[in-house]
Amino acid sequence: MAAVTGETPRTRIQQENRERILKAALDMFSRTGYRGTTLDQIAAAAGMSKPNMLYYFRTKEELYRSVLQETLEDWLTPFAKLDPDGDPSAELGAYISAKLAHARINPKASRLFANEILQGAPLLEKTLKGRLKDLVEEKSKAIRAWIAAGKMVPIEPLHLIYMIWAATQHYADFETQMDALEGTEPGTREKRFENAERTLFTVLFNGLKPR
Amino acid sequence: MAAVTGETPRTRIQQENRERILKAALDMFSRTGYRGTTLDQIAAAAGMSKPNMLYYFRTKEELYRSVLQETLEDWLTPFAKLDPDGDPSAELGAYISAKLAHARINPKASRLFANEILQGAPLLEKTLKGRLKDLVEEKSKAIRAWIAAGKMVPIEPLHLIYMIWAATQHYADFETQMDALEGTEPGTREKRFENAERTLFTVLFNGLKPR
DNA sequence: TTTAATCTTGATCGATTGGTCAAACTTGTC
DNA sequence: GACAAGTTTGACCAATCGATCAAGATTAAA
Repeated sequence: MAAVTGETPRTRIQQENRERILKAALDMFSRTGYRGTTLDQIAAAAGMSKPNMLYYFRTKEELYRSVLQETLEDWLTPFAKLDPDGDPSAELGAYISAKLAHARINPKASRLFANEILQGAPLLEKTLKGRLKDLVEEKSKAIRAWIAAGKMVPIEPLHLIYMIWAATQHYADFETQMDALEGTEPGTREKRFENAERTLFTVLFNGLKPR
Repeated sequence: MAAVTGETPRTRIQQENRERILKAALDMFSRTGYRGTTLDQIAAAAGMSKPNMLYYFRTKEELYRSVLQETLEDWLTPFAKLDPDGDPSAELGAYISAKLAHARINPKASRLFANEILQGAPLLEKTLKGRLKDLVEEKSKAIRAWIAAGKMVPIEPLHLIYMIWAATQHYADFETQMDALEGTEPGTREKRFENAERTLFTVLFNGLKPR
């Protein structure tokens, strides 16, 4: 099994099949979570047999961890890019846009993350209390500096961050509800994200701007 | 079985045990969803045997539907109360407060709802496209009237509604993440909700108020 | 073309899961 | 207290689930 997990380069088939499996796993785990998803379901979605899939990922948990690790990196990257030396409108605007783009392009990653949190985040505790906490403290400090410079109304930075996370992720996580309310005709989702960005920019920028 | 499902009044034991089971089911289903939760887990949490529990709720699905029905009523009630003839600040303020109170008092109900939506809302489709959609259209009309009367900046009503749902429910649904970031010392959660309300009021009211 | 390495999968396994059932126990009513 | 109604549960069941294994098929390298 060294070729599968060690330093040896992966074969063509391994690369292809791992990608297929990871994608299928994301599709499935994002809907019904770890316990509620079966290996047979993922294998079927990946277009292979269950033992074949287990040739590449030895256990269900190993597969889940791999998928979750990828989605976590996607989640953390835009947040890390928030520049404390920049202008609040520009920085927050860029972050909101990046989060909405993520919600649009990869809603299942967002839903996987939400699912893991709902389940008590057993596999994320270390990251939440480590990297994420550090990032949150760093960005909170930046927000405080913006407030002190009179560029923003006085508010709790942590809760502004929560507000942005909530407002943007909601478009991925509650997509089913939104589809039910708005219908699923062609163009509806695109229009939804245009309206989302416009609304969030209007309310948040107007709301944060001193009077 | 007539005594359990018909018009006959429920016995003392039936009332007590049903409540116990429903509470245990909410605790469990809100974390791992329908498929990921086992009847044994719920029965253990309710302090009884699985067959005993199945004496009161014939199947897993019947139990799940009962819990979900209760949580849905809790979800819809505050929204229905939004008065179109009232003042935007007062009405939205009351709604936000009610939603935050719900997130604080009954986070598991919120999480059950989120879980059901993540799973594609198989049991909620009728309500989402019916009652909720009707309510959303009614409240959107009210918001449009507020905008026309110059009481609010021009924005898409639907997306303001999403924003409020997202910002408030997040405190229940992502509680695990917040606990990880903020710690769980006594008083932390109470303080969190005070800050939540203050921040949401500041940003949303300031944001919606014309300049 | 040969051979070694890699990949695929039907059959199988032990454990788990949603249920069923009948006997024993408990509660309610007269 | 007697008896009917209601409640509880150990034992059991078929199906499902995460996994294992060995044999056959395919791919890669020489």
